[in-house]
Amino acid sequence: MTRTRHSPKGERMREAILDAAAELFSTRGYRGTSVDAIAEAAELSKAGLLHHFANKETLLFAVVRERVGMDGAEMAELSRTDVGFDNLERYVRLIERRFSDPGWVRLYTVLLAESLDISHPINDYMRSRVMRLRRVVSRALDAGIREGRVAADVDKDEIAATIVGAVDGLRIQLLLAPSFDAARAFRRLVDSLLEPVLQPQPQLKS
Amino acid sequence: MTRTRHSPKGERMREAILDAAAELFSTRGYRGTSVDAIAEAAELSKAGLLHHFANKETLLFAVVRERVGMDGAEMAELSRTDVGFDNLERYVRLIERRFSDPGWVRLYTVLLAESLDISHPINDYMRSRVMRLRRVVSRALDAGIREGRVAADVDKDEIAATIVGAVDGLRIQLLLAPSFDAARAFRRLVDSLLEPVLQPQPQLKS
DNA sequence: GTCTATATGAGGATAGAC
DNA sequence: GTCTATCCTCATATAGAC
Repeated sequence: MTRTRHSPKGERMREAILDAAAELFSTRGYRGTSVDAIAEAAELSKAGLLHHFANKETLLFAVVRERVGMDGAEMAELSRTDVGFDNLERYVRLIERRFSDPGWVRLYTVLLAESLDISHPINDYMRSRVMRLRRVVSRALDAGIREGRVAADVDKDEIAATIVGAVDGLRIQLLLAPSFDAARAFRRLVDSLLEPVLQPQPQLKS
Repeated sequence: MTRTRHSPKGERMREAILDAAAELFSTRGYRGTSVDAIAEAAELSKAGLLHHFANKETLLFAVVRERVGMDGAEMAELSRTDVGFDNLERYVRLIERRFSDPGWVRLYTVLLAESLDISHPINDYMRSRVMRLRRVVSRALDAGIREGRVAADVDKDEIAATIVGAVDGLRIQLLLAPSFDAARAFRRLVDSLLEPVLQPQPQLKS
């Protein structure tokens, strides 16, 4: 934490700017939003805004960190290497929870989408994040094999790419027309994909 | 066709511009690409380019029409209303074919992604295209129910959104790390999703 | 059909007062 | 911490010659 101390007033303004930026980014994208527009929404001048965030890109990174929350404790927990097959269920639950927050869905989806352009400031960041998620799923499947719950010849990478991709795809569909239950659709998709590769488990006597 | 006649030379230049624009849009996006950059890639001046396409947006629409080819005969065929359950298979095959063209995948994916921003020129266009695809799948499932091949209580809209979303999601994964067979992954996903809702068919004597 | 030159505007960022 | 004023760069688009 290299940031300097802030007065309560400055801190409040900082939060207001982050809120305004998140809101505008989530509808018009980073590139489609001017610093001026964010300043206006936060009810201060452009120069005033730039007192809190040195430039537009710094503001983007702050939004990613503090509003999208992509490096939070949850992600760290998921990414651990010493996890079992159950970690997949933990991932699915996290996704289900996030599907229920329309504002978050919109912000994340628009930023991810925009970032596919290789000249976008968060292109690298988003790519490595997605790769990390694919590893999370792949690793959980690996654990499943070791635990005897998943068939050993399963194509881990393909299933991981499918599941992680499906999350992004469902988010896009949710954005374009939220006329279905995305959390349920996702749960069904994961269950359907895994059904053929799950090994029957010995039942414990109750 | 309201376009005026073109000389062979002009026609060739027009195509070169479209190629250059498609290539640049597919990596840096529409917004990330300047008219100047396209002109340079097509080896003529900015003003020369604007002789062929009145403005940047016109060029974008031309690329969508003539390079992404989203209103071609294939889409028209798929969108017919008098189709059977087999139309789903036709859709899956079309997707598989397109997954095998990396340039096309990149162009379509970046443009779709970018277009989620409501201020983007093709936002409306892309939204209605995706909705049309969801209807195509949903309608095929409907036909499947009528034909007795699909369980009547299936959630058509949810499955349609899942399948169409999965295509977008897999394309994104393919773009970020093409370390898996997207066509096979998609086929597997569709099969897995449908498996529980397909009705056993009476076998014909051979 | 293609060029050079230029108009016009938007947007990011800085200087310096209060 | 916030403002007004200004600078500067970039990008779209136009004018007019060849």
